[in-house]
This record gives sequence, structure tokens and C-alpha cells, in this order.
Amino acid sequence: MNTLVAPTPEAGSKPAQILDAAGKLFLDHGYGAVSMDAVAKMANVSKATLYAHFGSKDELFRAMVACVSKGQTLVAICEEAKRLDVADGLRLIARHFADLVMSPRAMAGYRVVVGEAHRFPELAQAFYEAGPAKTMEQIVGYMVEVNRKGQLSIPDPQLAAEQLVGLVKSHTHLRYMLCLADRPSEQELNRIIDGAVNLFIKGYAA
Amino acid sequence: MNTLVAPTPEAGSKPAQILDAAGKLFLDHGYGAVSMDAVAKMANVSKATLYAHFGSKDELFRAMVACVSKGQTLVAICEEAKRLDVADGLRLIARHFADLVMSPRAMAGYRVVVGEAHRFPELAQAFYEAGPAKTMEQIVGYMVEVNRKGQLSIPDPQLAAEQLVGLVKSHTHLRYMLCLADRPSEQELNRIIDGAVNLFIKGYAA
DNA sequence: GTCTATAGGCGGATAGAC
DNA sequence: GTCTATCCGCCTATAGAC
Repeated sequence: MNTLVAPTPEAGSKPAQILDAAGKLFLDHGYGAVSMDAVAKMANVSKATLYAHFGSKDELFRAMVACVSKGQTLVAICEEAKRLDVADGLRLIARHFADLVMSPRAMAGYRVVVGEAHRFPELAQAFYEAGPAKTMEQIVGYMVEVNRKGQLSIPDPQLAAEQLVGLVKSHTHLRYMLCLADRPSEQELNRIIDGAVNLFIKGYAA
Repeated sequence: MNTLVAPTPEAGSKPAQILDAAGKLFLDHGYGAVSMDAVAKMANVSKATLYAHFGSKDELFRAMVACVSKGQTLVAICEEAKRLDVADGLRLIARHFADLVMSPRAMAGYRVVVGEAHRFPELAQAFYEAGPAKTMEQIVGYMVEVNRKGQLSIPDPQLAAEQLVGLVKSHTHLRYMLCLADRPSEQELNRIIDGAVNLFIKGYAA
């Protein structure tokens, strides 16, 4: 499944230090702008040690992305949402989805993977499958359930799930992708989420 | 306004050749992966000539992005949409917006600017203002008009515009950002656009 | 303005001792 | 496994002739 990475190295070990440093540097500055010297320095390791664990810069980058991609998913949230009424369930999902994809860490991940998608296509795909695809699956499952219970009338759950995430990311996500702001304020987030849930409920009313 | 770029050089001139080559290479491979030698070679120019016109790689990159950013906007489309009934107007806007932001050229632009947003923040901002921000303005104007005429009930036109673009980009835009597909099929596009327009109209019914 | 040729340095990767 | 020291190529940028 996850062909990219060996099991996460034990915390505190040299490989872990290296991955940690690589994460910070690559995510903050991008692949091209980070040298192996910089990684070695931040990890308090010699370059030779670095190369002993990761054979090349490419390999280190891949390992780092794989490590970062192991994000939390929305599994538990979607299960909980199914036990609430629609408005609360949608709001719960929207809220956690927003927190998930608009966190500074996630944004940095998007930026670096998107920026190198041309050169590392398999990496982009692995990132997609480990993160966004898994999340979508969960939300589609929720939509199916809502439709089955007749809470809303959702003929195409896949489409509906895509619409919900589109509504939540809306225009804001692009602004964060471009580093035009650091992270959404509580106020802005509420405005977006309330708007998304209201539109969705009214639009899919049974 | 556009502080980034001198007036577009006359077609066929050396600067134009260089910008053209830079565009193809940077957009296809990213900033870090393209050397000045490669640009000079593709432009059929010596490196010295290149540096005579663009003082550094950074400067060339900025000029290229500014050149590419001069995209068409949705001004004419939004004006036309105002003269149609809501469903047709929204569909027209959604359609042209989708064509605009999901074209291979636009996607390549997003990728390279997003990837370098950390290192070229002013560039990201200029790109945003020249493209997405202008487009949003037009769509907001359309929403205001639709609300004024009572065709729909839109209390927050800015929010509604953001929602519409979110619905159209939905999940698909991310997949193209990650190079997971080349461009949406006619069929997929119609499914997304119809879904967006239907949801929007029902959700904002007067 | 445009070229050829080259300087100068950075950065990826390795040799060899411990 | 880890270190210090070093190789070598590539890439940005420039010098100097035409």
C-alpha cells in the first residue's frame, strides 16, 4: 500500500532527527532551495551520516513527504456525524475538514508537493491517496448515510462530497496556498462554514 | 498597478523569444529545475544576451510570471450573464471560469507560483491580484446584480461568489494541481457545472 | 547587442579514518 | 555508524572581443 516509506524510525534516533529537520526545511523553503548541508546541519549530523540513511536528496524528500502524509483522517468524525442531525453533522465535518486542510502544516505540504508534482508524479499520487482521497472516501460515506436516512436528498454522493469540500475550501484555500495569509481567523472560518452548511442543506433539502 | 513588468516586448524580438522559452521551461519544470543555459538554448540566444535583458534568474522568473499572469478575465462574460436568466447566467460564468482556471496553462501557472510562494511572496501576491482577485471581483459584481433584481436572495455577495468558485473547482482542481490528470473531460466538466448551478440556485432561491 | 569563453562557488555525493 | 575532508560537476553570472 504505502510503498514509499520504511516504518517510522524510533523517535530520537538519527534517522528521526534527519526526517524532522528535512520536514521543517523542505516544507518551509521548498525542495530546490534546501541543500543537504542545511539538512545535515539542522539535524546535528554529518553529511556522510545523512547519506548513509538516505541515499540521495530525492530519496530523503520522498521519505519526508511520506512521513508527513500520514495525517489524521476524518474517520472518527464522520462516524460521529452520522449520529447527529444533518446540520450538526455537516458542521462537525466541515469544521474538522477546515482545520485539517488549512492548518499551516497541511498548507506547507500542499505547497511543496504541488510545486514538485511535475518532477515527482508518483509522490504527488501517493500524497493524494494518503490524504485527500482518504478524506473524500469518508465524506462520501457520510453522504450515502444521510441520503439513506432521508435527511437530505442526495442522488450523487460523490458529487455532493466534492461540493462540500469545495464550499469549505472555497476561495480561501487558494489564498493560503499562495502564502497571502497565515491561517484563517476564527471569524472567517465560521463565516465560511456556516455559509457552506446553510447552502448545502437548503440545496439538498429532501 | 502592475509593477512587475515592462510593456510586453514586441513579438519576435530577442526578449520575446527569451520570455517565451522561459515560460515553457519554468511552467513545465519549475523554477529550481531550469537552468539559464537551458533557457538560452531554447531561446536560441547566448547566455550573455539573456543576462543583458534580464539581470538575473529571479528577474527572468518574475518577468515570465507577470507575462503569463496577464490572463483574460471574466469581464465580458459577467456582463453578458447579467442579461440572461439566473440559470443560464450562472452556467455561463461557471463554464468560462472552469475553462479559465483548469486550462493546462493556468494549472502550470498555479503550480509554479504556489511552489515558489515562500521564496517569492510579492510575486504570489501580484499573481493573485492580476488573476484570481480580478475574477472574483467580476463574479461578486454579478452576485450583487442578481440579488438586486431579486432573481436570487443573496445577503452576502462576496461569500456567494467564493462559494460558486469553490463549487466549480470543487475537488477536481486539486487533482489537476497534483498532475493526477491532464484536464477534465467534457463529461466531467458538465457534471460539475450542472451540479454547482443546481445547488446554488436551490440554495439561494428567493 | 551579441557572441565565446571562463570565473567562481555552491551543492550533491564519496573516500577513508575511527 | 559516524565523523572530517574532499572531489567534481553544474549553474549563475561576467569579462572581453566583435
